[in-house]
Amino acid sequence: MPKIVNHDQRRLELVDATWRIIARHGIEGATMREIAAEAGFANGALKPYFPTKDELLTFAFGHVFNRTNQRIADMSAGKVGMEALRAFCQEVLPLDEDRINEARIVIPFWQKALTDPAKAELHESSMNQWRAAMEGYLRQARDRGEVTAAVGDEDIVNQLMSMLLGAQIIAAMSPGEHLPAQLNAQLDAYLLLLNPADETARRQGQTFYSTIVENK
Amino acid sequence: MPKIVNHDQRRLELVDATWRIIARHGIEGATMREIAAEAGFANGALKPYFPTKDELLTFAFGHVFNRTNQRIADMSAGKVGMEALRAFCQEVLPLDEDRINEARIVIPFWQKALTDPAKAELHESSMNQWRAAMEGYLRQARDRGEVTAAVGDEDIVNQLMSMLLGAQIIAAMSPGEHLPAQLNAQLDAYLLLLNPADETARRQGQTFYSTIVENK
DNA sequence: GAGTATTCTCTACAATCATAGAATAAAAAA
DNA sequence: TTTTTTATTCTATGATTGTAGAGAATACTC
Repeated sequence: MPKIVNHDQRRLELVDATWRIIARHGIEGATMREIAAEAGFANGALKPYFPTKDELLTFAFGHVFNRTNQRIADMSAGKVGMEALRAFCQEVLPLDEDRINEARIVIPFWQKALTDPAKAELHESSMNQWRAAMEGYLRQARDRGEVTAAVGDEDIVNQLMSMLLGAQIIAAMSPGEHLPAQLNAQLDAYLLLLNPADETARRQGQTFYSTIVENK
Repeated sequence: MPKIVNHDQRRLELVDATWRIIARHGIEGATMREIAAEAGFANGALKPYFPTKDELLTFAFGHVFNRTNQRIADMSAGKVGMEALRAFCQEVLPLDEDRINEARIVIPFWQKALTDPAKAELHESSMNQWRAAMEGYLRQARDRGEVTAAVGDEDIVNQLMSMLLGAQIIAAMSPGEHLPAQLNAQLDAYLLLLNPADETARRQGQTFYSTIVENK
């Protein structure tokens, strides 16, 4: 018997190479030849693992989504309420180089999904997953009195969704200008808005933060 | 002398055709042939007006941006403070079919800008324009006591920017599911968060809205 | 109505791409 | 070593693209 290759693992290697190429040269630079070269192979070597380019891309996008979702689930597991909500958002925000690269992948993905129902559905299902998670944490935060804002939970979840997606664009378009610290401050500021009582207390000078804000 | 064509006007016609093609078939379907056909011409007719495809696309994107910015400026002109801020955001949000189509254009634009410095700069300058406008209105709103939240203006502007961009994605990806009414509610809810005193008053049953929110 | 400057059509070309498949290489078993 | 099976390379093909430019069509002037 000859050289044996673990097909599943090889597929992941190819997906990884695809990921790197898109992050580096954009989706337009992600040709089969480039991807093969990045993975260390010649032109036609991809076919046994992905018969068409579309299958490769779909699989690659799906894998990035799964990985992200898994990482998010891990990070917010064991936490509840506001703490879990914050951890969730921090894991989605492009706060380090890896996640800025993910933002550089998801934008081409969105563009493809605009005219590709299969990819649109992948996005839809992932976003619904996020929505459900955030809604759950938000309800916990309400029960614990960590959120008192007189605004519907649905609106809050939608605001968070929009902000998380918008942050991908902002970070991908001008990295270095909108730094992790700024995105984090933005998130903290928003979560602060969800507890007006707490916030009012701060404004009355009862806490450390208020002095920072007021003196700004 | 022969048939005389207004070149500037013709360019705008071609840009409009480009706009329609991208909205309908995505950026991948926007070939020179398709665009020419959409405008009612044959393959080579575009060259006298746009020597290369890149020039056409750059001009088209720039024009959509200018038009949007002009529309925004018109809509918020004559208004101040919170009212101006709300008008501004409502004009950016994809609340009707035209603006949902604009969202279907801006996503391919972002994707292109990821690897095209000229387009990235166009985006940067437009976003800075938006930022400055919102910051001005926000300051007015502070002065008028319409915004009392103990959160830095910069964070608020960033939150709004993220939300406005994120809403483009959400609306473009699943139109019909996230309706104008929902986006409007989302915006109103956010602006409400910026005035905790006002909000607290509502929560104490002093206004009509509170009963809606509380009974939800 | 002839002439002419402009506009547009049409065909052609070179480049690039995904894909196909024959040929080759590699490695384990006999 | 030889055989056999799998993996990979390499070349080819057809389709699509942006771009170029010759020629036809057009509409205005004289």
